[in-house]
Amino acid sequence: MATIKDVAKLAGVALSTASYALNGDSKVSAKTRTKVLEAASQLNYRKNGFAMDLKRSRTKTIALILTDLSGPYYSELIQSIQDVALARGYDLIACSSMGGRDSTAVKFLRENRADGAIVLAYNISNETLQECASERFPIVVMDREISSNCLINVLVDSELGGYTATRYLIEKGHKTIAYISGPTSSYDNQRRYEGYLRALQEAGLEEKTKWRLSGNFVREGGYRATKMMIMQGELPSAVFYGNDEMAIGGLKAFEESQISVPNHISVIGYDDIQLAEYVNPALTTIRQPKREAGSLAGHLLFQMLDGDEVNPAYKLGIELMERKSVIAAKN
Amino acid sequence: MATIKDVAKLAGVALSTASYALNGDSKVSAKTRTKVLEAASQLNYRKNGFAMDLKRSRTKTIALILTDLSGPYYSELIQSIQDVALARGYDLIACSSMGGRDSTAVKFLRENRADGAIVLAYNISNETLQECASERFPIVVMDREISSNCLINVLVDSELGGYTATRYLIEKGHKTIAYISGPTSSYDNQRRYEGYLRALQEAGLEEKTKWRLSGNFVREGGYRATKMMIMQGELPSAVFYGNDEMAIGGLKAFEESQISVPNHISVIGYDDIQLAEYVNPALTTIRQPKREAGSLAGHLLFQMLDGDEVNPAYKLGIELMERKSVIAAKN
DNA sequence: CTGAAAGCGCTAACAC
DNA sequence: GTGTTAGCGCTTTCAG
Repeated sequence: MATIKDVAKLAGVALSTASYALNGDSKVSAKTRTKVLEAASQLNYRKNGFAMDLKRSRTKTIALILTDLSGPYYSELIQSIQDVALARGYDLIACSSMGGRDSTAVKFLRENRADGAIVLAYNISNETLQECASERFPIVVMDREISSNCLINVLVDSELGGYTATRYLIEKGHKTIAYISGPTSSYDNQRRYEGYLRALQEAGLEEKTKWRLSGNFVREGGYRATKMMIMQGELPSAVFYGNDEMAIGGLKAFEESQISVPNHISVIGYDDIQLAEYVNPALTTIRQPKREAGSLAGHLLFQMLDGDEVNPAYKLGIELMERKSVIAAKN
Repeated sequence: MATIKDVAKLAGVALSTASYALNGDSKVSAKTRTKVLEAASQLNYRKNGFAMDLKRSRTKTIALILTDLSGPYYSELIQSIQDVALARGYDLIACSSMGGRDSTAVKFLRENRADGAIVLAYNISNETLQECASERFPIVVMDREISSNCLINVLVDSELGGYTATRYLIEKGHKTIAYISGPTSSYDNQRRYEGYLRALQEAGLEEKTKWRLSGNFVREGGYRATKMMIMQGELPSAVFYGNDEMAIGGLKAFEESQISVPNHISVIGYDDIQLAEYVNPALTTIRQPKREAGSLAGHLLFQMLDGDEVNPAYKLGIELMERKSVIAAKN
């Protein structure tokens, strides 16, 4: 591998001159510059980015840490973060937290490979996060409530979302409402469930444990949970799925059992993913302001990077998307 | 920022001892190790990953370069690449090629920030790719036909796909078939179009330029192109959209104009994205083997990294997904 | 403008 | 086991 030293030698100039020429510094003559550039291309020289970062000791990169690189649901959010980063001349790189202890994510968090991070990965522990956040490495966390020095939260009010969804069902006259849950380790799931409980309680309704099933936030899980509910015999009049994916799985299960949504049973989801308005019936759901959340997270990270004071936590609202999967209960 | 030097000093040991202790080398005594670890945590020491990479001169990382980090359509593909990387103990990091000349992607390509790359980003030029590929940095390209030393292709046979889609329409009796095109700079779009042309020609049908519109591979573009086609007055009996996104936009346009798909006009898409089976009518489309392609790309990259000989190009087949958006032409 | 030289933080011989 | 030391490849003073 050719180094800048080789380039300098071949071009017959000093090391520093080569460096200047390669970086387009104005103080090197055009002639010298060409000579250097030529030497470089002749040697197939490639700059070593790490050496540069090491020297400059800042990376102009922010890391976006996701549970799973392939999760398609955060597209708007990523987009908006990316816009902010780009506008500030920073790179955004995404890494997965799969692989636990020695995942790429943890490497980025622990080893100063970026100037800051935005985290949306429930499998990264609070401790790791708190340990890694510092003035030199601010972190914005979007999937839990936790704060610490240089560690702030941007989240969507999931409790309110859960409450709103359930409340809506209740207002439509539903009295028996199931909750299909995500992983209990998920902060969002937990809060949605709390909101559900609050709405129930407020209306003097009781939660029936047989109507709290777990679907792990995935479509297949929603499908299976729903199947199970159907097999139990008695059906609630409405079901609140912890996210749209599970709701879509549920819709399929109902269809297979010839239970019509919304005529026999009402269904509400959570997230408002793209698919939601296309499924049949179009899914009534709670919309999260993903764009706003992403944008806010990006801006806040840069503010911290600039050394500005920022509030430790931000909470965004939600919106009910009324579509076709819920109708008034027939009492 | 505390360095390993500070840690060593505080622990009262030599630099190297600290390094060994921190890296869990067996030749350091348990007592010394604890001492070092304590010092480290006391100083809130964070290893500098770049310095390490610089020293070790390999990153155990492969870069996945995408046009747009937020594109939701490659989820299966990313997943399968990630599986392969993880199994080999490598990190996978995704970076966007947005931002052109000095995008993160180009930095990764040019600056040895990873051991190899998988590229799926039509806005990265062939030259850049050819220039960057080398024994020390193999590249697998998935969205164009280009080969070079240590640069191989994995692609899906788009020409065949375009042909198959069009041929299917023709067999259903359609004689006037529009093509809604993606960006002309896209290799895939180009090949799909060629396949379309070949099928037409084979059947002795002619392409009408007024029925070749551009939708830029995005939903909104498909919508607009379709609107335009409708305004032109005369409608073809079927339309082949260069991808599903555009087809979905088209479906919306037809619906707004009360043109029923498939009764008035047949529609076929390309990609078989998740949404495809949920839209109304369910979209007939060409399915790409994304999982297989991703997995293959990953394996090939590692083979190159291992110094094995590999073929310069691989082409995968496609599959027609018959759903509800195409019916036989009423002649 | 150019060149010599001092590190950035870390690892890994090598000697003790 | 532990300590000394020589760089990895680059940028950037500082003197010419």
